[in-house]
Amino acid sequence: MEETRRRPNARGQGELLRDEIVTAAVRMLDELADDEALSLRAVAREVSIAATSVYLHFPDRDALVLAAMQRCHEELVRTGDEAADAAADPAAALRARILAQAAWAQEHSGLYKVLHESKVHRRHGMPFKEVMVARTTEAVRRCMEAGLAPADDAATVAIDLRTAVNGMLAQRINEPDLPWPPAVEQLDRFLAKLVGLRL
Amino acid sequence: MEETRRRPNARGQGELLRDEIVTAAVRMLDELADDEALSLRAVAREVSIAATSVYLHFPDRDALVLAAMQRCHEELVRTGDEAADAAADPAAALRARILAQAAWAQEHSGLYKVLHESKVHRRHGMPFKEVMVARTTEAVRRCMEAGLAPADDAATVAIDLRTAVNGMLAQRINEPDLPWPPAVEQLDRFLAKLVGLRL
DNA sequence: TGTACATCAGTGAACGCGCGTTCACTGATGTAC
DNA sequence: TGTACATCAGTGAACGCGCGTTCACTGATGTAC
Repeated sequence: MEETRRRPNARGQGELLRDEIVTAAVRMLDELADDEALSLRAVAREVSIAATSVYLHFPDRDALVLAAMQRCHEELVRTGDEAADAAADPAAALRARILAQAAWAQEHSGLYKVLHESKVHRRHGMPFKEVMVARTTEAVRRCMEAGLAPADDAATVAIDLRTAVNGMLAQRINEPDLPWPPAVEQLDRFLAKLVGLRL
Repeated sequence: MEETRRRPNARGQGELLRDEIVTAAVRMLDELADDEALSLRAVAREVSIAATSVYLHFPDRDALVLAAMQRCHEELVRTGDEAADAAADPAAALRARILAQAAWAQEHSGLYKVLHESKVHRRHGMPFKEVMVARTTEAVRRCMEAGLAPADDAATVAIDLRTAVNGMLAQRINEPDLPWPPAVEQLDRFLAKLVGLRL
């Protein structure tokens, strides 16, 4: 442990540290898989700054956690969007979106857990999460409009689909030792049975 | 706060305290909705004993948490069994079992969360949980055998159903402020679409 | 060109807290002789 | 019947730890005159 004093960022570049802090928090949350377990002091150690320096950018621990979650969420949405954009038709786009999100969740299981299960929700809302719901609903609606899925209430179908998909991801993350069936096949069954996609 | 010394249980009745401790732990876990947040000292305070007295019955904090989870799980299974036993046919039994478990989860949301999402899993297995899986699979199989659901692999169908149901309960518990559709209707859609029950 | 000063980025010591666990102990009750 | 002793149920003080947050501070860099 080198106890050297950090060389301050150049004037006007103070925000660089904010980014480093959020990046470290995201990495640690992925490992911890629990927002309550993330300590401000541990993040500061990771970035090699004094614990008090975190307060230069965040009013308290919760604000730091929220900033980390928000960054994750944006990445998760972007991952889904990119996959959907590359697909040929609405059904392929919906499937690609779901598969991409599932892959992200399995890759960053700790973050997925924090994003969906953490109790920061109880203290502050996480309004940015509604984007995900809207995207899925829109994707389902497009399938119906293109005649690729039986006409139905898109919002309800989307909720059922998201519910099942979340359940699947959560179970696999929370009880990784159980003998789960192949993920893609299970997702395809949900798409077929819940949305009515012909795969 | 009366600081009176507890009158010891009669000789041979030391196990009574164990029961009190587990009961308090269960109650507190339901409120906390997080096993990591349960402190041995807080449980001791709740029971009005010295923190050290917990060690008369449990080797460490984790053992206490596990004992609490086990008791919950038994209650959850029993709730499902009783509901299923009162039903007229296998389809009604499966539906009654699912509805009863969902009701229990909504009534004891903190415990449900701990049971499914806690990280005690990571440290110790919770073998007693396999009972739930077996019960659901058996219930699905009976529906198929009675011709009340299309013949299929009962284990796979049961996993899909449990996945969706868990997802539904988890979402509602974790994000109670979102506008969820009526629970029973959503469960019935899962039973109809995933199992093939005619309701 | 020199210098006083404001500003910015970051530090270090200290606070009070609750935690899990350990240790040696207490005090009532039953039992062997 | 009396008494020494073992056993059982539970206690209290102490340990070292990491935590979030507060406070007054440092030291380099740019800027006004």
